[in-house]
Amino acid sequence: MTIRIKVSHMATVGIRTTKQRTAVAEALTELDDFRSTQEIHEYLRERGDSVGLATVYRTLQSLSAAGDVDVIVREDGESVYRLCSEAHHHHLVCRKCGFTVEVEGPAVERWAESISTTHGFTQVSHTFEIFGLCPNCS
Amino acid sequence: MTIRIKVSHMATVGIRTTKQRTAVAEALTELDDFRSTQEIHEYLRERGDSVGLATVYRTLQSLSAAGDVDVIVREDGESVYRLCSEAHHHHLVCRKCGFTVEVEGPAVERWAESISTTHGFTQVSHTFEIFGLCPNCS
DNA sequence: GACTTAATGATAATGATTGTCAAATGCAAT
DNA sequence: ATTGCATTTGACAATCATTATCATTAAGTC
Repeated sequence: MTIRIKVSHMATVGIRTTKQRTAVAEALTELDDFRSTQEIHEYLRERGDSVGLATVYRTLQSLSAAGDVDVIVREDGESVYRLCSEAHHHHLVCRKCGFTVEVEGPAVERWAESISTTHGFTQVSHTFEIFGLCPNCS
Repeated sequence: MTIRIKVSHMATVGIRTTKQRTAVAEALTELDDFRSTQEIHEYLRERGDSVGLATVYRTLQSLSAAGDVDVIVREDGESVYRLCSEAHHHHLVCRKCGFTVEVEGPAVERWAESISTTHGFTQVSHTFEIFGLCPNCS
């Protein structure tokens, strides 16, 4: 028997719904590809729902902590965010335009899991992303 | 028939051997785990072979471009370097102390390759790293 | 040794991210 | 609705890694 706790809902305790957070969430639904915090901030500004940069940072962080958005650390060290579907998965991301293909690899998950436990590691997380140039940008 | 070109040797054309580059290379052989540029710079300073920070950055970059060192972009966006063995592989890295286990996953490589070509991506590179706490740091 | 050119290093500049804190606001209870 | 209060916001400063600049130094070649 397994007990499951929805962490994203736990995190919601004491968390308020503000127009800024709503705006960030909306931006994420409207933007399809992975975007940086600054891009999302700029997008909101152009859209008329200007939100402070620090707030966008904070909101994206809490959303990712809650598991509601995916984060990828690009090769240059910058973090980019995207709304995620429920399942765990990885990405094929265009270095130039950000176009993203979602990919799944259950075998990779299992492999990462077994490797970690074999070596006695705890609190593990793994990253597996493929970067390249999409057909349009090639 | 396949033609192989050692890129690392091509890159060596017009490249000079300086005491700074030698020092960085030595530091890498002495340090076993993944280290940041700043850590390597500090290590050299304490060791007596002080090398300018900018030079350490440049040297690590060119070494990684030549494929002589491995780079991992940590979850916080900072790049860490380590001398690499010849084969392509991935890592299980301790978030706290940097202890690293080298792992190989030919299946993962092939999978990344096929996914990329299926979607028409070019100039692909992939990252697959596992972060966690090693037995000692747990 | 002289020359040419790449490399170095001190420092400034950049750029993303985080910290600060007074002012604004969501929300629950009245 | 209004009050009370803790959370959130936002403008700005601060931090931190990385990159650019550029005058000076030093490899490697003749």
